[in-house]
Amino acid sequence: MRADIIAIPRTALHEQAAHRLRHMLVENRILPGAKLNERELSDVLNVSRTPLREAIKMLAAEGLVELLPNRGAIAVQLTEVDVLHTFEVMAGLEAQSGELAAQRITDPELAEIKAMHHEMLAAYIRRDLPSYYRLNAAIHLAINLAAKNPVLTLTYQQVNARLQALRFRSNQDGDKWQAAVEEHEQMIKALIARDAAAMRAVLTRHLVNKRDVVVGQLRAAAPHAIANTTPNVST
Amino acid sequence: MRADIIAIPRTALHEQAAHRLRHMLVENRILPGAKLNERELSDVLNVSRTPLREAIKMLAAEGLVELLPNRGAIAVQLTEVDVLHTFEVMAGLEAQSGELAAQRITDPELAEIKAMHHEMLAAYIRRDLPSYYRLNAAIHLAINLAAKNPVLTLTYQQVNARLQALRFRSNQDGDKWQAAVEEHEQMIKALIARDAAAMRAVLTRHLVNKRDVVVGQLRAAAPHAIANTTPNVST
DNA sequence: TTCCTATTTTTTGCATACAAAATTAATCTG
DNA sequence: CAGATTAATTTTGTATGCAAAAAATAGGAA
Repeated sequence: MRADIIAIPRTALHEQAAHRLRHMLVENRILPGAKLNERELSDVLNVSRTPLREAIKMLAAEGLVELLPNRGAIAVQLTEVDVLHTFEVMAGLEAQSGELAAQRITDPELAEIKAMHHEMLAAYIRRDLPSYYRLNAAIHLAINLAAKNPVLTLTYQQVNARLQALRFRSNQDGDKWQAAVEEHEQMIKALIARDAAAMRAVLTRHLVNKRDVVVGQLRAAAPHAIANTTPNVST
Repeated sequence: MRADIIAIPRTALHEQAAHRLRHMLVENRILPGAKLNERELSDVLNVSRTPLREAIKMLAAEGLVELLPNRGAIAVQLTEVDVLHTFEVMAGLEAQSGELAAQRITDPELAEIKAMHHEMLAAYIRRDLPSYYRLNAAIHLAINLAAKNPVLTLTYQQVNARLQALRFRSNQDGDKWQAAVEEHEQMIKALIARDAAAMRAVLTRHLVNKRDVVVGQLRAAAPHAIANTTPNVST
């Protein structure tokens, strides 16, 4: 007999499918607007259509896919207006995270954020964009976690997930990038000072700039595709 | 031949099921912690288990039910700590709604909110709690809508839905109730003045008080049942 | 050709069937 | 009788089958 602590209850197929699908969407392995063919996906994920459909319904509730009646699901394709609205909400959530983090962060948590900040600076100097993005996201998540509110974390992650898909890996504008790094410096200072108001202020500013960068890149990528929210009405 | 504008494409069964289930949960027709028996529910809702399960998965993603591996789903039962965390997030969302509403509200929108406010005052004077609750919720939603951000509205509604189930219909404390009404008065004034900072301030205060009322009633209802987040471990 | 219509094919949505797990009932043992 | 063990029952999780809707294709008229 061996340790019968927990018998590795292999996760349910719908959970697996949801997890992998989420990853595919966030990592752009499924492009925005692309149709989610059930037979095809159930083939790729090695599950039958039943748990796959359950997974798709979950992702729809999370806002990662859109359900079209009798026509299945497509990966969400945010319009510029959608992106602006989403960033506005993210700004509010980040500002609150920062505010609460300033009040609740522990010294070890702060130390870890400082360490990640320096790693991020290194990536910035090397113009190592993937590392920069990764560390940047990790720092923002760490601040959110320091707020010690699981509901805030969940809400943050759900809203953020919708933006992940349009994170461009392309080269960022020099000035804007430098501004972002400077804002991060200010965040660290505000955290050290436990200055909640300063955290709210800098994160609000930071998100506005982030929004401008993303919208700018969106416009550069698809200059004339502005409004495609209107559902197509057949005769 | 008749008008073939749109042939009333009767909503899909999983949509219907989700809608009705959501209603049952929010209106406490299914009590917190209660098990969702699939066969039973599919009988009540007149759908087979397949669309019902899809609906349950959606509600799980919305945070209204909790999925227990191999044991189905239960209606979420928020602990006191959960409630505190949820109210903290709601406070942030309401504050942002108010802030944006002050900047974006139109005169007709404001007029409608004033009208509802007076209706609410009437309900308050009559101690008509159901009407008061209904109008109160309508006013908060109207403020949110005046912010003109669909993502904020969706996020707000999803987080709020989890709190709906524990809205007590019982008599509210007199002083706290009066304070809430006074805060509503201040909200109206701030909206008229288009004072975003004042809106943020009053809504933040308002949500703290609302939280205290709800937590107070929670404690009165279940004085000793504080922590029930720990899953029951059988021998 | 281009546009429209009819037919085929594919795909979605739902119900059912079956296996595995959990729950309940029954039986046995001390 | 209590407690544990085993058997029966229920319930969940998944796969499959079938009908309806949508998409694709083919055919025909202008």
